[in-house]
Amino acid sequence: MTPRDDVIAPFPPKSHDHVHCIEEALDAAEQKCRDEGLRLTPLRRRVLELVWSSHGPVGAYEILDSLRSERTGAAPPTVYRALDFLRDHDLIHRIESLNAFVGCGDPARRHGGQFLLCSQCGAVAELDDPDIAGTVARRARALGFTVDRQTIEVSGRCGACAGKGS
Amino acid sequence: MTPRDDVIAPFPPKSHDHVHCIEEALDAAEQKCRDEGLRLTPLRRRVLELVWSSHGPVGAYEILDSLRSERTGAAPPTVYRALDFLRDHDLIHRIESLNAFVGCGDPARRHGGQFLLCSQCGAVAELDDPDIAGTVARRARALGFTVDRQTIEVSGRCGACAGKGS
DNA sequence: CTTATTATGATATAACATAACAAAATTTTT
DNA sequence: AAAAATTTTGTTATGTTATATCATAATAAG
Repeated sequence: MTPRDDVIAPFPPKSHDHVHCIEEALDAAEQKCRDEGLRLTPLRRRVLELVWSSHGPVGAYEILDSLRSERTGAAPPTVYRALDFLRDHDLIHRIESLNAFVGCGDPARRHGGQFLLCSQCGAVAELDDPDIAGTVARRARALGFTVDRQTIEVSGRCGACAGKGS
Repeated sequence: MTPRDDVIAPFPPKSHDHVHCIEEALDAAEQKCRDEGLRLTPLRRRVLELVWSSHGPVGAYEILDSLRSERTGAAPPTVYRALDFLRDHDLIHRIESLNAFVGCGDPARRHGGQFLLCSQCGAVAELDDPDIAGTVARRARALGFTVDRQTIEVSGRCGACAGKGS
């Protein structure tokens, strides 16, 4: 099956070059910030890099712990402000059901997104499926509701983990 | 338009008999607990009643404040344990994007549910739309993902609030 | 009525997030 | 280039949400 373009970020193959993966994400972020005149400061860049340290959601305080080990004086606002910036510009997403953050697979594309969360390996796949978004929007509209934001998070097992049995 | 049965709880009409509404919810809960041999203790019943005090999501600590004014010694675990029980038996739902709880409109029916959250009046409508759930499930399955739980929360404006302009 | 189970009380602490103000760095204006 | 305005970061304190743990009480089962 050929990848559909509404899969923004698939589950990563079991062995992939994650260093390269991070580099790509940072490059895309720098590109975007250059294009839009945004300031991807060293701190913000580093926080983005830490969010991308895995393909799973990362908690703010995990990031804080990492930061503290490299610079003195990092505090919760240090992290949350950087996360706010990254979120405002669609470089990361917040996973509401986990109180955690995940890198956006395609910062150039404006999207809300749907997330598949593997409860076994912790990886996240990101979709931007017009069928899903459309069905939700249509149903809401039929009830007179005006949609601002859709939060769609599906938890379960990714293909690799489901295959492995329990 | 005649109500569809996948609307589990609509936005409440601007002036409805909320006392009656709470009574109905508590009756349904008692019915269910009787049927299934569950213990709806006075504490749990009271917490459910407090969750139903409005049609909007209620925070755990709001409930705690109310409890403290009526019984001495209420503490966070008092509330969270009751909420856990109510959740385990589908008497309430947790709204992940708000860290808050809302009464379930139909405890007899097993369902995950989708929620429309009005950011203006705070009311919640609950759906159990097979189109939405099906579209999500189908798409996830196509990616080899096994779905356990869908979290679908849509924020925006309900019909009444959208009508009122700003 | 004794034992086992379930529910609640009570204290402490963990995990997640923001408010408010000061200092530093950067950009803009002159 | 200097001054002013803006944005970013540092710093301290606090607010908000949730859980761990162990003791006691209430209820159900044998």
